Amino acid sequence: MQTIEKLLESKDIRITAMRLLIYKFLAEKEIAVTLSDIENAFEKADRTTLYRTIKTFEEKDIVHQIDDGTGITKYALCEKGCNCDIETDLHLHFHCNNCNETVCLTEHKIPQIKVPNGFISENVNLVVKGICDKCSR
Amino acid sequence: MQTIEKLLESKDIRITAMRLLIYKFLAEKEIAVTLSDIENAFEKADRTTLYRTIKTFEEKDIVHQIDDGTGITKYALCEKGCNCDIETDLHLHFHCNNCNETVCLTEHKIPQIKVPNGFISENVNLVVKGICDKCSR
DNA sequence: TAACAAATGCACTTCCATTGCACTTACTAT
DNA sequence: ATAGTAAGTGCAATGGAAGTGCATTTGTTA
Ligand SMILES: [Mn+2]
Ligand SMILES: [Mn+2]
Ligand SMILES: [Zn+2]
Ligand SMILES: [Zn+2]
Repeated sequence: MQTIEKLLESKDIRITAMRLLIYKFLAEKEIAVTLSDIENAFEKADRTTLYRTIKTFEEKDIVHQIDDGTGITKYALCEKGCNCDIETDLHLHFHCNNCNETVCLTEHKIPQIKVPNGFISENVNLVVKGICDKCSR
Repeated sequence: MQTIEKLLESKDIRITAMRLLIYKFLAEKEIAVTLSDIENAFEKADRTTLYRTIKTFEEKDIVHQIDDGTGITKYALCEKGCNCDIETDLHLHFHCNNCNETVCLTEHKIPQIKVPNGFISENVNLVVKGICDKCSR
């Protein structure tokens, strides 16, 4: 059995053609994708199916959602050993103002953020905007 | 002449009744507000006017926009000496998961964030989510 | 193979953001 | 003060993304 199948099975997700394709699509991309991106890649499939597939992946911690400030939610595969289930997104995200792409900087963890007395920090969203490596050279 | 009038004038914004009212409304609030919040406060005014007023304020760096992850953009007055025009929002924002309110933590500047080689950081959006001081006691 | 549960597709809805255009108000120059 | 012009306001409509109800299809299990 393929590794993707194994992964889905281990998360109690039924293996369907659509899910395998979407998973592969996400795995090939190094950048975070929008629902529209997936839609464009699978024109034969219905938007709802893609939407619900992503939602299923999200619930099962296969992908995590990224709010990069563009107003359109993006998604990216979780890394091995990612614990999105416990705390949301310890790594930071980079959004390129030039090519409009967003990437996970999984190596770059979010530093401890101090909040005033009385405030309790539960999780943190950190998005750096600027020029990505592809656009800067 | 009142201070608000002076401020608007200094920013080359025409003084209108609506703008003064909206400015005062924002000044009274300690929390970031949505367009709907303003709408509810000024039921006689048209939504478009409120929308464009806020946009004008934003362009002239009187308010700054806040994306707290709720999907609804919020706005708050810029502090004196705020340089939103140069870089966006050096301070962090706190969103309460309990009361759903978002506040500017203007005293809490965003720490320097390291990005990988080739990436150029232009600005940073940092939102901390958790329980606010009002809700935690 | 029958029975059941989950996945998919279609249509529709909601919510917020944004725009075009007509009308009104405020400023400026005579 | 008045006319002319530019900016502000209100109404109506649009668009995009997210989400839902329900019928149909597909997959799993007995
Ligand atoms: Mn990520
Ligand atoms: Mn702020
Ligand atoms: Zn780029
Ligand atoms: Zn609170």
